Amino acid sequence: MTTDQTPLTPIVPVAFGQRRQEVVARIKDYIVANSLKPGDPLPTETELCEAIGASRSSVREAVKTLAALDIVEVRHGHGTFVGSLSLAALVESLAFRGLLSGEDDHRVLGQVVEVRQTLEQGLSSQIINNTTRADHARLLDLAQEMVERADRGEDFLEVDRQFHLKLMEPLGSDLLLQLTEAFWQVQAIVAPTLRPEPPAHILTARLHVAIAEAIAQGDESDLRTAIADHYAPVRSAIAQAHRRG
Amino acid sequence: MTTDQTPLTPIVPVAFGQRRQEVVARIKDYIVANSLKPGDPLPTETELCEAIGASRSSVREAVKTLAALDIVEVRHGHGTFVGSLSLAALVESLAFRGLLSGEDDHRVLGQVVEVRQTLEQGLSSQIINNTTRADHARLLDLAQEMVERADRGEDFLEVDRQFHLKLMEPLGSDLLLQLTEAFWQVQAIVAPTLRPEPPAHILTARLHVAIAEAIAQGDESDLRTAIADHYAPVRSAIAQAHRRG
DNA sequence: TGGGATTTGTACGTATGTATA
DNA sequence: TTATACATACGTACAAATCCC
Repeated sequence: MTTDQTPLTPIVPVAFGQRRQEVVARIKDYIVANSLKPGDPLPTETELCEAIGASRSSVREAVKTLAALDIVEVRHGHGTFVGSLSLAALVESLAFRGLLSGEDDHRVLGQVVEVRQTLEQGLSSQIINNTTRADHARLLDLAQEMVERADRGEDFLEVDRQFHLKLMEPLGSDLLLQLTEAFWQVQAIVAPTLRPEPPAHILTARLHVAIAEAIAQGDESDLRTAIADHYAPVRSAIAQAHRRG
Repeated sequence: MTTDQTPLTPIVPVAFGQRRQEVVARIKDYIVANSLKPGDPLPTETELCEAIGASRSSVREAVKTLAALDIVEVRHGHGTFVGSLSLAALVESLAFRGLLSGEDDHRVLGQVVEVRQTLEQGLSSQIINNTTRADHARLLDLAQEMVERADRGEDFLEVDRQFHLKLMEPLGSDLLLQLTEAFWQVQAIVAPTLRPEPPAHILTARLHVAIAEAIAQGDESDLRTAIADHYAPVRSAIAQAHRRG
């Protein structure tokens, strides 16, 4: 027998001006009811129209809404699939706010930095208790690569990203990993409006080494301090920009 | 003279299969370039079509994408406006994930609780240092109202929400407030799948009083403990459900 | 290699519900 | 109440991408 499948629910009688929202709900229900996982195929647009009882325009607009939340993913000429359920929407949302606040006002950026620091400091003891020697070595490697690249005048964005993800990885929380990724991306998008000078880059790179060493030595107090120091350059750049503006 | 206004950029020559994304970018650019604020009106759909040079379908789908991120807000029969830039998308995204993970697996819920606790504990000292006597009184009032309602067998969801928002309010960070609101909502949506017993509710309510008292007395250590205790009932309910599943 | 079938992307026309003056 | 402006919804036609035989 084929796998039992919960069908899509037709709309039938719904007030005007709510078709799209209803279609959104139907598609979400369909995914939940059938316990679909990221990558699983959804019915084609035509099938969705027939099953739900809405026009293709309504279905397409609903699908676009879900796509913005990464609940579904649409591939041109191929089909519609369950999305990867990332926090891409959070990145979009916060990054736009950061850019909208403008050149002079870096409030959003400052608040993002504050949250990042709070999370990393707050999880210090758990990071120390859940990292292995291999983790320590990897973190030190990444930190040293950042220093080398900074000294050569190269950027080390991607290495920095990997470092902060690696920091959270041992905690085994998808949510923490994705929040880290999201906030990191927001900062990466918005921070360039600060136009920080290279010396700050070099200092920031070196301060990652202190973080890695504190973890390796299992010193929680040192780790919290190192994390705070590491965010200091960005903080001061924000404060400086605020004085200029 | 009227206010100078940066116009919408036409698309002109763009690869097929990217119209909608281009329109999304144009609208975002338009908002940023004109420094529009939440509630400010955007051009009508017709005007957007003409100015950008895309069909109504493309424009509508693009607007729906932006609406999902709360970057724009559409009012039927009235017009399109800049959205309130909330984290509604984060709530949608996480809540869906929580519901999708199913009755048996409350991983997402557990991770949300972990993040909430980490943030509140990590901000303990700042909460203590930034609250006034009026804040202390208000927090105690809310906590006591929760106890009363719990004793009467009523739910105290809304009071709980206000309590946790009030906790973050003195820190003056929009982002922290909205993250608090978002995570709270996710928990409020997903937690009912746990079907916790009333005794846990009463205990949870009482533990809010301990939080409020610790803040009033300025004891950071007590506050961190009280926060951890306050999340203990949910944690154990999650663990219990995990054993059952 | 190619070509046809499937599926999504774009465009346009029309009718209708909704909000405001 | 009427008039106007606006978003909502449906249907059709065709373009473009992907897949498979």
